[in-house]
Amino acid sequence: MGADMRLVELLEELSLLLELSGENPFKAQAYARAARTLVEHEIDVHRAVAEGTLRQLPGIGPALEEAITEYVRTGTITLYEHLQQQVPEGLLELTQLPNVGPKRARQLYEQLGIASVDALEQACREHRVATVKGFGVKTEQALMEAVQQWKHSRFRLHLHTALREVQRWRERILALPDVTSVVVVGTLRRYAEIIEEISLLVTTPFPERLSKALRKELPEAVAETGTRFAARGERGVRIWFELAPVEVAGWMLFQGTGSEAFVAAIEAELRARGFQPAPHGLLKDGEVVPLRTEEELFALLGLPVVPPELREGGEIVAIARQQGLPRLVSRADFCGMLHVHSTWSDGKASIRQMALAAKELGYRYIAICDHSPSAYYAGGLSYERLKQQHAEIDRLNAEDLGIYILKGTEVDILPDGSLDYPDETLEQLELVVASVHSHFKQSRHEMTSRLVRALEHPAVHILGHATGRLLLSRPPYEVDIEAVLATALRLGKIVELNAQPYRLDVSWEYLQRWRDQGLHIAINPDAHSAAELEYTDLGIALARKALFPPDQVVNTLSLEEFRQFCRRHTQQ
DNA sequence: GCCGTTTTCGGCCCGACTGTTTTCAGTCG
Repeated sequence: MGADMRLVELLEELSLLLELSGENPFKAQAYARAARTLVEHEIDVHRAVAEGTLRQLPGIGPALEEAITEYVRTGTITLYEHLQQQVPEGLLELTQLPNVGPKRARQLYEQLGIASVDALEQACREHRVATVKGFGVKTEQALMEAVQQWKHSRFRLHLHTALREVQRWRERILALPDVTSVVVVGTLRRYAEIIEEISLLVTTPFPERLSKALRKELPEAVAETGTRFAARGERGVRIWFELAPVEVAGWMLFQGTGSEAFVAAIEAELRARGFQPAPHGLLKDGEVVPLRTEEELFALLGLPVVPPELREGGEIVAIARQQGLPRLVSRADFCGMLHVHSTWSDGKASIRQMALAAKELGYRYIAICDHSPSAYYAGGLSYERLKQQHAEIDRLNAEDLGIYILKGTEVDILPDGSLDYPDETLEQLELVVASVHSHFKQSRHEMTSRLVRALEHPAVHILGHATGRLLLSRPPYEVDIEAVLATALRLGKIVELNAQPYRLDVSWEYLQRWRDQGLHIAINPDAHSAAELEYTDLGIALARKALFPPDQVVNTLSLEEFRQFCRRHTQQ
């Protein structure tokens, strides 16, 4: 069992509240660090309290032990309750804005009485923010932009958060009587990168009865119709529930999944065959056609079932009709887990733990790619530490863990496009992923030349998260990504589809344009913990959206093939 | 608040960047 997430969230918020109330920042950090420790060590706090083992954990001393013990006994922490009374609620919201930390939030509150993002927006409009000491006109403008960005991303979720949210609601709804199934539909079923609302299709033999039960279970939900309800979930995201009789569940699933263009294309084919599509059922001669599954619907048209992630547009219907669905990369093709971190730099798990976790997931080899020296904040490895790491990898491989560990690096691309290790060091590595982690504000021309130069380095195999975007928080840096992808293709270099749900970089739309040209990609979790290895699956879904076949995804290569591929593509 | 072959007090991942200053504070990765 993992850590108690409510406690973890409580400790994190407590840390922020301490900073906001002007406490010693190191004291505040101690609470945040304790929260991380509980997660990383997957601590069952109830057991740890019972056994009195909390103090053995790094960063947990007498005060944290007492706070956690109190939480286990009472469900809360007095200090937290106390601070919550003292610190205005909106200050936490303010710290979510980029460039607003606890200090500035406090200043804005004390000087201007600002205690919410809305109040900050108003103050910016009235140019009151620029009058505060330490703030100026530029800061005011930047804050105004940050407010707009925040309002835009409010109520939106990253893919993994949305999937977790679905899990929670599914369990809750499945516990009700008369529920046959709860299936996610909408953009989430299609694996959109950002989820604006979650839609769940609830099938039942008795829609009216379930409607009543649902109303009772979710009193806060708003009923749009007798069979359609809206509630609010994680971070205020809207959750739709649609009740459907089992006889037409397949039709409703198809309708709910979309996209509009895809539904229209299928409906056009149905009309041509004498069917009349309607929102709540497919009709033929005025009678509802029973369609319990999507398979039955596609079979009506003599089409293969189009996987949900491919349904962004209508063109796929014509493709499926004329030449069948292309063979797409899938989880079953995967052998290699590339680009993962370990405790040698900023990862949370040891090399052994990461390797064994990857083996459990069915992988045959794993490339440990920790950071290089310039990424000091991430504990980047000096040459000496890199050598030590290699010795450990040799020892682990000698143990024969049932998965082969490759010696890799995620080397920083420095501002001028050179790499953060000397050539002799890079030559000793089996896999070189090169990524940008600093100096994001270069001009488009500088950034493009920087990435091109990195790709031209003979030791580089993979270009990591090439646009630098962080979904919902940071736009990509200025770069001519098309020129970069063209260079990768020309040199036979691999472009990463970074599967971190915050990144999903390079985006599938860009990759799709270069797929036909023969671009090779690597789908990498960039995992910092064993749990994050599973992000790979999100990346696979997005590669499928871009219609990548297995042979253009290097993770599908066997170990020997992968090594050959790397050798071939770095010999100039 | 935590920690300790720098050890019971005084540090705490360090440097870049930005916008504000006129020598630095706050934030970020």
